[in-house]
Amino acid sequence: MDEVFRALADASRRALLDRLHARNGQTLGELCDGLAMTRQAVTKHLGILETANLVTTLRHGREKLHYLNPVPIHQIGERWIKKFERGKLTALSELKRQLEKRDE
Amino acid sequence: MDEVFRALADASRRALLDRLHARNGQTLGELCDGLAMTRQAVTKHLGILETANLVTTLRHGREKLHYLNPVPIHQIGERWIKKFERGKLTALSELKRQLEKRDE
DNA sequence: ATAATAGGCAACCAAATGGTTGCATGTCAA
DNA sequence: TTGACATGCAACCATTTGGTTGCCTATTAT
Repeated sequence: MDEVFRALADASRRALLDRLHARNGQTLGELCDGLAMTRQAVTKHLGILETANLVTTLRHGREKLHYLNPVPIHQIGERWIKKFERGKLTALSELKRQLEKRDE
Repeated sequence: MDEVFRALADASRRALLDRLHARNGQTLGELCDGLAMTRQAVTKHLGILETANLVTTLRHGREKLHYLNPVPIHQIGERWIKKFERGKLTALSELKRQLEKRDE
């Protein structure tokens, strides 16, 4: 879980996930196109996404195909974000009331 | 949005959010209790959470009260995670089919 | 066979990160 | 008013991070 959060912390990596979301199964070369980064930098980012299990790869001849794995993202939503949903409505409006309570 | 992802990347900071979720409105001192970290380290983490708008603070005399703001977390769920929900089911099972398609 | 293509590996670098220590300031209580 | 308590500020440090360059390997096409 920590590795997923870590992997998502970088905007370039989130952009790579976006690209794969738009078109799944792209090669390294395709994923590099138009990015202001060397191929090796992209390789590293994809490696981080891979160890976080957000991307799965498959060698196909000399090409490496990259596939988005949405499961960890979904899990963050289920196991983590939903925890904080409750109390969302009461949050900031309730804040002042709690403060005033403290003054008594 | 980037600042939120960045802030959530660190486990200590997520733990601080958990603590505030369990009991809102804690002071810096309270949030330090039991952590294997100096007060100053915690201060920095809270600062990062604050600039990401995940925590709101209020001075109350010599104390600084910390309140969880769940809104950015909710937004990540809405604006980001939901994008990747679609295609979740077709993901890995679909993967091989796409591959075989490529071979033709 | 050989050249072009797709990707891998490793060393290196600057900047950001997570943490520390030491000292200063503001506020409350005796 | 003086000491204790809660927090702030700044310098410093080691490690991680995001990126580079240079070279090597494997596969495909001519």
